[in-house]
Amino acid sequence: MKMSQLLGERFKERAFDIASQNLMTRGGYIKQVGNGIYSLFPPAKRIVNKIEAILREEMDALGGQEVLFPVAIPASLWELSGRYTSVGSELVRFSDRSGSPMVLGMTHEEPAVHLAMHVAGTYQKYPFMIYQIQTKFRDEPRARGGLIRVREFTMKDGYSFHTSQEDLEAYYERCYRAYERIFARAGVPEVISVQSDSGMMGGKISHEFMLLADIGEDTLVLCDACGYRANIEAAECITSNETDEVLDPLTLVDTGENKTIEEVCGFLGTDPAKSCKAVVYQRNADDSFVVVFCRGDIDISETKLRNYLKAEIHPAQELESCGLVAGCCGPVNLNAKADVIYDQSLMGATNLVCGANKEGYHYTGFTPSRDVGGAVPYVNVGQAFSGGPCPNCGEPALRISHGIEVGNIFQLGTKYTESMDMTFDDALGNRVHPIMGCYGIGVGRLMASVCEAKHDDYGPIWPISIAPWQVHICALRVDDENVRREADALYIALQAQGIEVLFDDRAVSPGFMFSDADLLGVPIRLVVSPKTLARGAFELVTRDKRVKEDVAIADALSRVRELIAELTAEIEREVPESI
RNA sequence: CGAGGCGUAGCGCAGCUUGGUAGCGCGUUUGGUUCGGGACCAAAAGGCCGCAGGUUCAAAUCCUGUCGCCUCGACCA
Repeated sequence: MKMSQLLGERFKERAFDIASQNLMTRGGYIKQVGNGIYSLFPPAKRIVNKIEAILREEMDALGGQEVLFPVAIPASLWELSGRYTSVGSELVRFSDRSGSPMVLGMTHEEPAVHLAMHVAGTYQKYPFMIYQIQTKFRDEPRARGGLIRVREFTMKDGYSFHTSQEDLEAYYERCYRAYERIFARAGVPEVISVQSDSGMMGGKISHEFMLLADIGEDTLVLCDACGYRANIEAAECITSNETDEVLDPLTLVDTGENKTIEEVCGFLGTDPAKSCKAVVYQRNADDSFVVVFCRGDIDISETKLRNYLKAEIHPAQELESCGLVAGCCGPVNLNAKADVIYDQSLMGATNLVCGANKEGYHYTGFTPSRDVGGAVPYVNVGQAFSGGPCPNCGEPALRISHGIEVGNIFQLGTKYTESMDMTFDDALGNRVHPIMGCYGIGVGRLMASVCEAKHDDYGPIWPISIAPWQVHICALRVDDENVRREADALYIALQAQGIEVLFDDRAVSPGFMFSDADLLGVPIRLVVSPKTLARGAFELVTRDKRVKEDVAIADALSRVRELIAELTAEIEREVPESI
């Protein structure tokens, strides 16, 4: 490819805070078409192609069979699984010309089951995995960060079908390893897996693959003591309370204008951990209220609460209509039209401060086991916290971090095969539902994540395995006859070796040319100029600045091949064996 | 969905308060001089001032509506 022909412009102006969005916009990789909707310029499309090639190789190595599901899907298919109504407005619903309801595919469990259900009626076909690389549309409430979070995106999604849970688990392990291989091959071996909440995908065991990054939208808890890693949505919140010897009597105190836990505890000189706070939610479906009581220093995990209630919820907009007193909600003398939930963080706690359900008043000396009528049904809806105990090893060593979710794997179970009634005959002639797993990777998000992880102030530093080109020739002074001749010859010779070359043949100043080269992030750069030719050489530099040397013109081809092999081997060394 | 902000040349922006010839920088085109980290000179092209109404002799500017985009929050497979 010659730069003089390459479509796309590079800009100097810095436009965005997120590195990948900034560099990929400035570098002429992506162009926004609408909110969360992007077109890709050739450099980005080339990277995507290489990522997809890795995905295909790894999926095929798992015995996967590539298929293609539709983007526009009759709603009836989603009605079968029950998700037509259970999924919110992220699912785009529309009607075709005849008025039939349709959806845009946001994930493809339904078409996968639909495809397989009548061609896998015998156990002898199992296990099998089908996958596709295709467009998804999710009408996110808020797209952001360039390709990090978009509404339309390309995803590799695979679906495996098994005759037993054991078989699924064995295959899941192989997929897990394949995912580690994929991220390592894409140049980001630092991607880690974390235990995750299955959300509305259904199923039990699931992992998310995360690139740790401050801009990541997922919050993770990591244990430095035992290596436990989980999405905070899935991490159990461990708390313990020391029971005081002497139980104070429940005492009404005037707390004036103090409302928040900080204010009330500050006013009374109490540790927030010795208080009981109320968090109020409403169910989306009917606006009915749910009051959660928890220890004052603990946050509520909306995800856990949602899972417990099996209902979509949102923070309460107002409290009056259910009879709660804002700022003074408490479990004692509570007279409200709301469901009440006690978080585990209150178990065993004594002598707490809590709201008195009376404007301007709180209680001290609240002890749940004594003051709440009947046995308190504790549930675990608290959020793990920095420095808190690890759910795995118990060490108080939890660390909070952020990550970009670049992939996930789920053990789905029979949620979809049951609801859509997919069955097979087992060896005994029994008709049973196959057990499913599903496996996703966002292609564009992975590209942006690599950029996020591998860049400097001047542009991306693409790993050679996914770089848009392997070699970038910068011909300074193409008006110079010798430069022109040698650069042309080099371009042709490299291509003849099957090497992917970008040739900057433009008559622009050196600074301009190098800046563009930095933004394109090609791993190996060859500079051809009157100066290098006077030395009978080209200058060879790597984008990561580790190599900067002269190569004799005659040696250029072999040296470039050698360097490509070295850079490739470096990546391969990080790739674990498949299982 | 809640709060705030912005739509003016390909990109980045000024002008709007106080209505009166549409501007600046970058980029583009042409010619010339330059040439190892975003060069310089000269000339030129390029805009229904998001869209629709309204007020006015006159609207980029004031009013109403609408659409789009951005940021924060809510939400998230």
